[in-house]
Formats: sequence, C-alpha cells, structure tokens
Amino acid sequence: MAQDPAQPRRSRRGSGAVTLHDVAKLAGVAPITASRALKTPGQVSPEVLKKVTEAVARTGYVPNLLAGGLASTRSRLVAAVVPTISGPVFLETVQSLTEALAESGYQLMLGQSGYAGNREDALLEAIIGRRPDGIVLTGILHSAEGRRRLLASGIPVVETWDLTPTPIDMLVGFSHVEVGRAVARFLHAKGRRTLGVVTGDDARAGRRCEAFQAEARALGLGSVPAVAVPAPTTLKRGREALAELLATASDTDAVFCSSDLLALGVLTEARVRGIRVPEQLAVVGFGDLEFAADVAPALTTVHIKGAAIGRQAAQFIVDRAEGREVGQRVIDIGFSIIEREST
Amino acid sequence: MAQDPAQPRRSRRGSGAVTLHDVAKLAGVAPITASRALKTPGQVSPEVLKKVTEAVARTGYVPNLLAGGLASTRSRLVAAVVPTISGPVFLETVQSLTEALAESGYQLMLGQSGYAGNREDALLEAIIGRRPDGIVLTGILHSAEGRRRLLASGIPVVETWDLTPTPIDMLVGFSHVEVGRAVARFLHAKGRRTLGVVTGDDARAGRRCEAFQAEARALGLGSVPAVAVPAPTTLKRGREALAELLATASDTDAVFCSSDLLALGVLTEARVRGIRVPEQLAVVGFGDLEFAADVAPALTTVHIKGAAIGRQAAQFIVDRAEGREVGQRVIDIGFSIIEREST
DNA sequence: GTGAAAGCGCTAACAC
DNA sequence: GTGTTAGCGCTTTCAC
Repeated sequence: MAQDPAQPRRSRRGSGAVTLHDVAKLAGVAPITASRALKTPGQVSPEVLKKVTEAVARTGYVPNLLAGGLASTRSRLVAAVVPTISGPVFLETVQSLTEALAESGYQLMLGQSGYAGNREDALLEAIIGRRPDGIVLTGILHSAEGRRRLLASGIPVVETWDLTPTPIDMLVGFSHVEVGRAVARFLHAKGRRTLGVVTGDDARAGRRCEAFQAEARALGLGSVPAVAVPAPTTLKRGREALAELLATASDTDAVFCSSDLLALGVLTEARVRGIRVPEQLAVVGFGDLEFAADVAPALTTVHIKGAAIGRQAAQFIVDRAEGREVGQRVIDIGFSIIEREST
Repeated sequence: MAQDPAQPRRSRRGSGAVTLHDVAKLAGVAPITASRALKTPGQVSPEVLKKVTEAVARTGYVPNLLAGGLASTRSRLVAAVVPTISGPVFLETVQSLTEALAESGYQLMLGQSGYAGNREDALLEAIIGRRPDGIVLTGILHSAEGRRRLLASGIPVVETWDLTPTPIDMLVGFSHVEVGRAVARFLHAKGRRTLGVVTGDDARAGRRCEAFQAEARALGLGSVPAVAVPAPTTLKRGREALAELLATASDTDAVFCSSDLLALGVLTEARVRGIRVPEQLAVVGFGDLEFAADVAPALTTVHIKGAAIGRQAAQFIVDRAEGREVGQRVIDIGFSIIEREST
C-alpha cells in the first residue's frame, strides 16, 4: 500500500509498533485513560473499557514494558543467577521460581556466573542495568565487591541454598554443616565404621564434607578420607572417585557423595567391580533428584525442597515489589535424609 | 546527613539512582558526550574519556538499560522459550545460548511454556512486551495464533530442535523423521528383528517413533509395538515402560527410547529382571546426555549437538540485531548415532 | 471518571 | 569532537 501523501513520513524514530497512543486515538480517549482501562479497569466507565478493549484487539497492541518500567520504576523483571544451568541441582528451584513469578506477572532473566568468578562483575552490571525488581542468587559465592554493588543498587536480593550469618538482604536456605553432621550420624547409626567422602569442589559441598569428617571423628570413627572432584559433578567422576577412594582405603564401608550424580557413578562402579551395595558398601547422595528413587539399588540421599526454595524466593520478591513488608527475612527450610536401599 | 536546605527536594519521581546526567555534570560535559565516552570511546577526546571514566567510578554509575532500550529500540535482551527447564535435553542449548549471548552483551530471558499450551499466550505477551531483540523457540509447538503474533511483532525468531517446511523466520534443527529411520536401520543392521519403542508423548518424539516404525516395516520387520509415556520422561517411566512392553511382546530384542533417561530406566529394569544387555536386549537412547557414556553397559544413543544449536541461534539473532543480513536462514545440524555397549 | 502536563533516563538526529 | 533538541512509550501528578 502507498503511504498517505497527506501525512508527512512517520517520525524517523521509534519501532513502528502500535502504541498506547494509537489505541487511545482509536478508542477516542486520552492515552492515560486507555492506560487505566488496561491496568485498573475498575477505574473507568464500562463504555470506555469496551472501546479500549476493542481497540486493543483490533490493533494487536502489546504494551511496551520497557517504557512502562522506565516510567514507573518497576520493571516486573527478576534476575536469577546460577553457577551453571546444567547443574541439575538448582533446576527445580529455577523452574518453580519461573512459574511462581509468572503467576504474579513477573518475568525471569537468567544469568550464569560460571564456576569461575571472573564473569561475575560483568554479569552484575548487566543485571543491575535492567533495574530488576529483585535478584535471586542461587548457590553462588559472590565477591565482596559484588556484595557492595548489590547493596548499593537498592534492589531486593534473595540468597538461596545456603545459610549465612550475614545475608545481603533476604535468604531461604539450609545448613550445609548440619547436612554433613546428620549424614555422619546416620551412617554411624547404621553400623558403618569406615567412612569415605566424594565431593565436588564448590564451597558448599566443601562445608558438608568438612562437617561430615568432623562429626565422624567426634563419633570415634577416625579420620575420613575425601576425594575431591572438579565441578561439574558427573556420573563419570563418581566412578573415577570410587576407584580412587578404594585404591587407598579398600575397607571403606560407606561413602557420602556431594551429589546424586556422583552417587550414581559410585553405584555403577561398585556394581562393575562386584561390590555389593548396601551389604559391602553403603552409598548416600545429595539432592534427591528424580532418578534417585528408581535406580537399583534405590539411592539413599539428602532431600532438599528445591521447589519450595524457588517459591519462597518469588514470594519474598513479589511482596517487596508490591510494597508489603516481609516479616521473616531469613528462612531455614531444612533438609531430610531419605533412606532407601543403598544403605 | 541532612538534606541541603538550599536545594528543593529532589524530583518526586525516579529511582534515585545515579544517572548519566549526574555523571556528565561531574565530568563537566554534556550527557550525550558522557554517553559517547561509554559506548564509543573512540569518538571522544582522551581528556573527556578520562574525566567520564573517573566520574563513573566515583558515582558507581550503572547505565539504565530500560531507558537505553527505549530510546534506541534495541533492548539487548533475547527471550528463550522451553517447554520446561527441567527437561535435561534442552539444557545444553540454553546454556550455550546464554553464554554466547553474554559474550555479545545480550541477556537471556527465560520462559517456560509448560507441556500444556494454555500459558503460551500470556507468555508471548510478556515476551513481546519486553521488545527483545530476538526470540528463541526451543522444542515448542506453537499455536497458529502464537505464530501470527510473533510474525506481527517483527521480532527475529529462531526455531530450534526441529525442521519444518514453513519456519516462522530462522531455524536451526534436525529431522526427527531421519532419526527414527536411521535408528531402525541401525538396529536392523545389528541383526535385531523384534523391535520396540518407548516414547514420550510430545510431538517430536512421536515423529521419531512413527518414522522408526515405518522404516522397520519397510525393512520387513513387521509392526513395532510402542509404549507411550507422559512427559516428562524419567527413569521411572522407562522401567515401567519396559515392563509393559515385555508383558505384550516378551521376545523383543531391541528398544528405541525417546530419551536417555527412559533408556536408563530400561537398562535398570532389564538388569533387575536378569535380562542381559546387549545379548538379549539392545537399547538405544536419545540425547547423549553426559551420563550415557558412563553407565554400565554404556548406552548407545543419538547425539544432538545441543550446544552448537544454542550458539548458532545466538549468532542468528546477534547478526540480525547488528543489521547483518543472515544468508542461510535454515540450518540442518544433523545428528549421529553413538554406538556403545548397549547394542 | 477523565485529562493535560511533565517527566522516567537515555540516544538519534542534526547542528556547530 | 561536542552540544542542542527532541523524542522513545509509558505513568505519575495534579487538576477538573
């Protein structure tokens, strides 16, 4: 179609998309009225509402949330930071977070910090620049500089999957130290006396491992050998780690693994070597991933309510964004040991 | 500190954050000059660059990308839509997509469409409203209405993990039909004569399954029984499905599973039942997840270059955003059958 | 209930 | 190389 010659060319800027202005004109009202019809329908008359609704349908108008966010200083965007998305551990949390936010009309922006911390700064800048209504930190070790910038930004922050005495803002997690202790006591109660650990090399796994070793010592079980594997933890590394552990401590009768995937590797390697689980070797995982209940033998593991963490984080942020004051800012969501055949 | 009484209260609007205006004032230049110093340092004099850089450091200025996006109609945001993030299949793609985009200064926004299609509309609205510079559709079945809205939005779209004769815009994927055929031929060549299928109930898995069955028939292997399991595919469902399959076709000597997790379930159930793999039963998975190579017996499976898909999708979108015309808009990235012990 | 005016913080366009 | 002006599309404020 030819351009209307009576009209000068449309302003040289802009995306060319339908704007609230267009909708308002079509409906015969002021832009602000059209805005109200969409945001707070109760505040406009039924006729206006009808006309605006029709205009929206006719034009296919989609509000520009960039403009809305700029004007209202509420972006309805929430950023989540994970070390890497392919670590299956946080997936459940990210999924429930995405869903819970979507229900409240918020969108999730995903950032990967990587296991190395070098990208963290650029990532934070990219995140803060979007002026999200909240930031969820998932299992991340942030630098002091990063903490400072987050604090300075004034954006609500939820730290998850850990407990710290000095949270940046809000927090929902559990004690890794308690996990390590509990598993040591559990295995001791089961009559195991020669423990071992296979652990990923991230900070939280490290704390579980140390607490496990300390508790074992306190229980009179002597020193517990640990095999550290580089992140990410995989089935393969679990197999290799068991081989390494048995090479130096062949009488080991129980292994605590820092992830279910490592534990599955340990189970696999044990089977291949003809080591009977649980008779000769007890195996405990961490995470209670979906497969844990259904491998053979079924895996005893530490269950974390990942979805609940995500939901609570969303709740924290939405509450804050809607101006509700959150009472409890720190929530210890706990954990539980799910006993199955592998012990 | 007390408010400066000489100054009227700061404007009642705004976030209170440091703006480019503040930086420019501190550096003694106009805002646009400060902007240029940050975006295109080559265009300003060394002195100006120095002063602006210092002002940024002193104030802790972080550019407001909402405002920048609005003014430039380039949001530097890319949306990705996956059915659910916890399906491990697309993880690799999402991860490499996130990384590749981050390298070019783009941020990923994540949306879950769910396996049911009802949320799709609201999701599309939320996405289009942010005016992303691109949208990556991952393994999604979009409604005709959704297609229309995407097309109307004018936002570059990359469809992935599939091939279609009528792509919305750009595409990087492979043929599920060819996968089904290839696996049937592979098993036939291995001397297997009584095939079975365990398949998730999504559309792409369905097409692999049908092509597998058709090819088997063409090879003279008769009709192939299929067990369909609801999404998401899990180890547990794999175990159940093998049980179901054997109940009606106990002489099955090869099973093609629509995911590695299902295949792992089949391997597990076979072991528990004393069925030897591969001697009595061959098992083929799909996805070549990290664990496939290291389970025992190691899993033969269909490998998809998930990371390459993510990188190519990022490339497509960044090229388009930077105004480069992409030559090839449809890329068949292919697949390969990785032969391991399970066949 | 509705509207006019004035920005939100930034950048495109066009001077100089 | 630097600055002025005028928006981007929306919402806040305040008036009617």
